[in-house]
Amino acid sequence: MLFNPQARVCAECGIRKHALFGSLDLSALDRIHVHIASVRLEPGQPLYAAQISGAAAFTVRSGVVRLERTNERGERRILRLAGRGDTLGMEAMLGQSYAADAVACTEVEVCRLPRSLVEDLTKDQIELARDMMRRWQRALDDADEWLTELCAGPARHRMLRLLLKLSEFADGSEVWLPSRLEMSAMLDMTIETASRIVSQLKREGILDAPDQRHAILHMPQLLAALREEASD
Amino acid sequence: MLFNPQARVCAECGIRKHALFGSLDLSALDRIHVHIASVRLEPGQPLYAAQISGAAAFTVRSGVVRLERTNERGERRILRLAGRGDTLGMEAMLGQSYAADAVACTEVEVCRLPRSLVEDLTKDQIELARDMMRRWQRALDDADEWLTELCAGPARHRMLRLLLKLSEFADGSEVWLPSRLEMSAMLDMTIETASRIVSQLKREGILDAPDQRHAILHMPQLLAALREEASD
DNA sequence: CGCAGGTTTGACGACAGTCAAGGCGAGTGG
DNA sequence: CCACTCGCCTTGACTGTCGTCAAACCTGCG
Repeated sequence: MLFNPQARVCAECGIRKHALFGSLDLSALDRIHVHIASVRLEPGQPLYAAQISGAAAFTVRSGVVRLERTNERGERRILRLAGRGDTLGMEAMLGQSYAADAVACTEVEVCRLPRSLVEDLTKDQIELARDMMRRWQRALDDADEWLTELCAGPARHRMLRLLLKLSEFADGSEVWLPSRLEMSAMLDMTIETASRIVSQLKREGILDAPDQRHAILHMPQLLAALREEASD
Repeated sequence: MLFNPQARVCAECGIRKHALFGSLDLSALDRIHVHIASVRLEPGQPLYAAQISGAAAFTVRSGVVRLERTNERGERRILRLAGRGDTLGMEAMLGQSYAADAVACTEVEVCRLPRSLVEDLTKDQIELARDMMRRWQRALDDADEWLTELCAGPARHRMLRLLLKLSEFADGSEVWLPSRLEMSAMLDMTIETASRIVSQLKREGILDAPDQRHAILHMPQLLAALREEASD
């Protein structure tokens, strides 16, 4: 049935139901996936850069990608994180340049979705347009949530919310733990404050760090700590 | 040519080029606008509420609308502002409930775009789908900008950025000045801090307030103040 | 071994939150 | 007309959180 090798890979992809072309049938998939490429990134590698006029969007198959911007004062600010099933750089589909830098936080696998593909498809495949709209709305929801949860309140509270969010991206029992520098950019605090809070949370038994880049979250304690704050 | 009275109003609308159906020709407009209603709101009136399963999106024709959320601790946080030409509540087009509260800040005129309309249209009007995608991307860009500009750095800096943003929404020389409570929700600070900073900026001649709800911004001084901070 | 990069910890100070009092304007009722 | 209240804004004094500066530490690596 499926002649294109990449189409076969995609058909077996664990996240296809959640990915951009999840609404298409297999034969359509076969035609489409001629153009789709799988990309692999090491931690720290850029996926794309702000201002660049890109020709593709990307769907994350595994790992965590951060979206970040540099403001006029040269300070980097992490806007949000994207994980499995999230789509990045959709502005490219509109012929716009990327609005932010996208950088791999962990080992990352993404599917590259060239702009031309969508341009051709939208002519007859209306379901795809709908799918893309759902993705846009999702990204916007994420942005709103990030703003309310990770930008407001005292430093400790923002850190607890971040840990909660990181647990959403976890494969197994260990979550990816950002560097203190990355945390500080996500939560608008200094690396010293981030370090102090993480140390404190370790002492409180909310979190263990087997190594520098991973953590084991003790969810009951974490949730209890968040509830405790809310009651104050 | 145009039989529908609302279509005539729309054809003459100053922002039609920038509005959702700007890409359609006049005869298409005539068919469409049977369903479109103009809505007028007073300051403080809600346009829609979070969690409600809405049946329409809205395009702002005049005035300023704020999007806000209440977190689990009962604190309201303003996510962003929308002005002329911006579109709100597009999640309704996907059959989702509204993700935030939308409340009029000033006198507001919006066009109501029922979900059914878009559902019918997307079948043959591919340009509309494209238009909607552009809008989604724009909303996402706004969210990113809000995050980088209004959530980071010292309180004074955030206030200056807010004033700059408010100037984008101005009709004439006067800008709408939010209440201190609203400012505090936008910038994640207390109303006391907001009040102190605004008073200070008045003393510095960056801003004059003829009345409580309006301000005259002295842009050269404002921009100078922002540059001054960047150099530190 | 020494170096570099990231992390942790401490001391100190400043910015912003908290608590409290007072002012101003609009609307209400005597 | 004045007294009164109410909501919102302003200002002050004090406190605490968090940023700044600095030193020490750990780990991997040449």
